[in-house]
Amino acid sequence: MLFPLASARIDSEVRQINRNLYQTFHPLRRHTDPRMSAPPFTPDLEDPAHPSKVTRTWAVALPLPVAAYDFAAPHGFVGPLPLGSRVVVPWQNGLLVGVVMGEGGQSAHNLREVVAVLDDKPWVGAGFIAATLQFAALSRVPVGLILSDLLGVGLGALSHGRYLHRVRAVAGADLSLFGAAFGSAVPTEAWAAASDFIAGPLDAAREQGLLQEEFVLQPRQVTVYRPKDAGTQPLTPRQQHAWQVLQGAGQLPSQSAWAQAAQVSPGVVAGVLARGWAALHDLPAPPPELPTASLPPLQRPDTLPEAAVWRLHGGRDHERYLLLAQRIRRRLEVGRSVLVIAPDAATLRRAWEHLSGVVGSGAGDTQAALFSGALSDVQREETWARIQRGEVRLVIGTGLALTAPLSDLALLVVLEEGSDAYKLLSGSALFIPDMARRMATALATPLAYVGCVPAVESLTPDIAGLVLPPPRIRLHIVDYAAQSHQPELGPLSGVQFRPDKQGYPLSHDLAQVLRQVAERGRQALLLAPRRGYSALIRCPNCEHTPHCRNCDIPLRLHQVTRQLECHQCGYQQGIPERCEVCGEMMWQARGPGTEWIAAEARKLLPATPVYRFDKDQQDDLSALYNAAGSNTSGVVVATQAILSQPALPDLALIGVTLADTWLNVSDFRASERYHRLLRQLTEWHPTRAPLLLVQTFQATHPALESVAQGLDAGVYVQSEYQLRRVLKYPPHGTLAQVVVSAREQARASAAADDVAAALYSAGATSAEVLGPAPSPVARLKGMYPYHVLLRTRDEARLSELLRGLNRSFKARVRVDVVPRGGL
DNA sequence: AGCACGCCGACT
DNA sequence: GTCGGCGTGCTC
Repeated sequence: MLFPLASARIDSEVRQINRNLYQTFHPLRRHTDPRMSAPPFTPDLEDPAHPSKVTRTWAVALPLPVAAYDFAAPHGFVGPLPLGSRVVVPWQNGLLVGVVMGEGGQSAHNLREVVAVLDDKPWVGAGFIAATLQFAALSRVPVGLILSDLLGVGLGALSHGRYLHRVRAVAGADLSLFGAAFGSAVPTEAWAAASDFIAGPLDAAREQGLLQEEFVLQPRQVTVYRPKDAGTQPLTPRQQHAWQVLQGAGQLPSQSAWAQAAQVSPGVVAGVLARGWAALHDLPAPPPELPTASLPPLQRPDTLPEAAVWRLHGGRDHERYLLLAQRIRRRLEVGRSVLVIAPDAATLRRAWEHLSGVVGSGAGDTQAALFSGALSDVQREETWARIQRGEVRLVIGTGLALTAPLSDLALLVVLEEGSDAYKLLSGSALFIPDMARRMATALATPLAYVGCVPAVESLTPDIAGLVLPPPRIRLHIVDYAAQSHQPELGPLSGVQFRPDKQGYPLSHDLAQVLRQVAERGRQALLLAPRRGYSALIRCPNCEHTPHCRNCDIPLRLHQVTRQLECHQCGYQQGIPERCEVCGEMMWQARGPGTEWIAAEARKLLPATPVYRFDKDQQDDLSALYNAAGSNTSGVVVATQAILSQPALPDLALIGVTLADTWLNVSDFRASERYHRLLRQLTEWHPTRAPLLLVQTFQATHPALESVAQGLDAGVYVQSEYQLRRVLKYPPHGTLAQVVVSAREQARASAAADDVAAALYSAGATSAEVLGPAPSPVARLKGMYPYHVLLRTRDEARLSELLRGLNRSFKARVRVDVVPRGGL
């Protein structure tokens, strides 16, 4: 869909002015010639039918790390502001696709005109636009960066031939004046493909208003080979056979497929074509296959809270989804839309299984759509088009789905709202639930948090809450701190390692249970803290662990190189001869990765297959998955990555080899994260309650105790909520991390002081500004980062203080207003 | 992000 | 004398 600019009519007098201007200023020098900084021609014309249209300006976000830029509405554009629609705009001698984010400002800037409007309905939801503008204003993250991080489809509309872009000269305009610049191909008054012309002069003509352009969406096509009844030359016997195969199939997608079907060489097929007995045909491509919805969930009464923001946690996931499905159904039944956001592929898959059938039973015209980056481009585009046309009213997806142009949104569901997977690692450093919250507020749409464990931030009194009773739990704790020494050598011969207190990584209890699991033909999961072989070393005498000299993190042991290495900055050193604190001459190895634990498990159970599953090595687990009920034993040694896989069917044991890894992190969310992990382990298997065996030096940690005592998932989180009140951590305050970095340390340090001073002069108190301090990673990619932490009572106050940073510093200043990790 | 301009080392 | 390193700045 497009709005042709055919109404652009420029009378001969104006064209004459332009001709004069062309002769004065060479069009190709436009961007570099300072004389061209003044507008060469401003079409100050009134279209008699639609007065004042040319003065309208639109703010357009582009998929670049820049703010939204203002553009003039297309010449002769009729109608209201196309908020959320994609537009084609001129950008640096070329064209870009952007999204209309709102009215433009009062800029006196020499605005270019929007070239074309691609959509007659929004491509991006209004709530997302509002949330983006709000977040960008607070965080100073460029709007375009947010857009390119979250809009997963449609901004590449100018590539891949999706649109036919045609141009022609405005009636009466003679573009041959550009002759030299255009070369031999000069646009005339006849439509022609834009690709026929050189981009630079084309943009100059565009800027002068002498070009009409249109973008026509091309139907997707596939080419197939079809037989012809007669050719130009007779066929050989083999060719005859190939032709008959094609005749029988009707059509085939490629020569190779055809050759394969006929069991002849490709040359035979080519011969049939050469003799004119078959030809290529372009056909409209069938719509891509999209994920099919599951069966409708059971119908139950809707017992969930009716509130602006509510939460549902605990229990097992099918219980939560069953309750949630009732609410979603009620909203869809009255013709409204629902958006469900998941943090990762595993949660998304479960949500789709349990919720996508909600619309299957009732009105046939409404369908659920799954949306994530895992879809192909074609699938994503098809899904988006369906949402845009209103054929889809339930969208279940990752954070990318926040941009979906659902109209009349009645409910926004954020699944597992505390998941770290929601924190984007890309430039915008967004936290998806934060955007969802802003969207829901902007649209006045109810917001729901649903998951295994509530985030501490979800426990504020204004959020109506429901926590289901926990599933049955069988828990056994191995308390390393209380155990006596156990003579067992670590695997690192050559360096002196004192054996760990109780057998490590497999304690006696764990070893015993593992043997039982193997004997009974069941399956076990051993959770390792890290992948590979990476271990920490620790002085058995004083507990000292060598740390990186640049960073505030422990060095990791590398088996192959026999070196200690910093996993943040790459610093390496040999294993020290003695403890630098107490002089002890032996080390213990702790916190090994999957590699070591797998080796130990094989030693223990030589007859049982041991698999590894982590980012480095993902063994094929299908033997275990296909083995339900067949006594196929196996041990999987894995990192947390395993939780994104379906549970092992005959799972009898989950061993957490060293729980402390999740606690020894300098992050105020560490224990919340640890608690969440324990709860996720207890509900990994959808129906069974495998024994959860936790090895730890902190056997009385309250998170672990709350699980052991069978308390529901909300209890421990509630205690964290109270603890955070003291330190004014979220949700009792708002945090923001300002990262100041520069190439030279002195400059970074000075700029960080400067930033802190700017915050103080913006009114900050010493209780609100923490730092500046060198980042835990002393040097990162040749830059020295410094951190200034802001802790304010609320977001309005944060915004007020951050305004003090609206000037330039002699270093890069980045603000993360939803910091996660590393605090 | 690109892509330009701009100011200091090794080459036809 | 030029080619070229990537540092800083702009894009409506």
